[in-house]
Amino acid sequence: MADHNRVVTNSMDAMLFLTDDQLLQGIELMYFAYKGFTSDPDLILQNYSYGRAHHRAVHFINRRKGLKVNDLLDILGITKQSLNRVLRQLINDGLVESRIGRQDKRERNLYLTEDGKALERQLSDAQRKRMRAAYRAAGSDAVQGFRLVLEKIMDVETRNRITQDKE
Amino acid sequence: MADHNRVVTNSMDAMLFLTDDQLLQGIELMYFAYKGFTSDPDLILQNYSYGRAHHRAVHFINRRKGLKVNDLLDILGITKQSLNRVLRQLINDGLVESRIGRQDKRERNLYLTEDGKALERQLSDAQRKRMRAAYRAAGSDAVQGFRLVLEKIMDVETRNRITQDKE
DNA sequence: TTATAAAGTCAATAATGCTGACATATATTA
DNA sequence: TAATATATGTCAGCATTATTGACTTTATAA
Repeated sequence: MADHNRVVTNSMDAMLFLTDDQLLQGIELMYFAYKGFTSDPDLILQNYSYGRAHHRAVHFINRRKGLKVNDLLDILGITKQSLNRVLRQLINDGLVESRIGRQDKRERNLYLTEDGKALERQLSDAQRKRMRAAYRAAGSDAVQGFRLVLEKIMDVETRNRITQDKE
Repeated sequence: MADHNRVVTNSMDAMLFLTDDQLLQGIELMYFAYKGFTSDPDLILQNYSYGRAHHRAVHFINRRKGLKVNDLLDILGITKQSLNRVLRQLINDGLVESRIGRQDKRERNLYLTEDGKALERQLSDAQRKRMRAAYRAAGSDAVQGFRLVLEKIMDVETRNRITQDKE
């Protein structure tokens, strides 16, 4: 790639003349894609009388094993009263285990039980299957663009929290 | 770009070896991006004691002027009882006008009033601003990929309905 | 004329969010 | 040690948005 190509590309990017209509199309795409994105887990959750809130809790407890209740609250951005209802169900149903913190005994570290892991796998298998199919159909360049735009759409604070965790 | 590079790229695409972890990262990106995506309109809607359901109705009535109630139900994928409550409020508040169909008088064609258009503009300005910033930051190639992947994530029926409408 | 279709409505229920008020256990600080 | 702050959990009440089921009104189609 020669330098003059870069210049042209960059100025195109800088301009990125987007009509309101094109932006609205992108907005609708987000709406419809998110709807599809959640539809497979939603069906599975019905069999357990659970909702999306349970899915989120299970997902993040799996992803960040042993995380504290407060960490989960920060991630989800909801009140502890909202989370508690969901978390209590998951604990009572034996899907989540809440262990007293080792250094600070006020804290609770959350883990999935075997049953919890099984549900998580069932949910994420369905969601991954859709994502994998979409990625394959779109190609790896598209996937890179997809991820980049999504990162830019997020709140900056969210992005910082997420990317910082990767380190 | 030489030809042998293309071949390598394409075979990479065909394989697209994605670990479960990479897919889960994409899933989280969708979750956090959608959260940011809805956050600006949500704030505005609070001032009107409206929710996301009102936003969606206003959005699609604006985008497909004169659409029938049944069309809107199909797009939103909710029951008429759910839509009716929201629609009734919007009509009573003078944001939406419901005109009797010209050929078929059972049908109602929906339009935004001036007040409705004003709210729509306020909401979509906020949302477009975020999208525009994200697009600019990511660049036009990324935007193309973003749109392509989102299309593939949608349900096929949804995608067909949306793309068919573009013709 | 009868059946179907589009729209609207009422009632009951559920999931998920909110605020406010409090309780308990533990840690930290004065 | 005593007072304060923190982490978690809980109760009660409320709002939004979704559901199902039953029913009505109006208009079109068979």
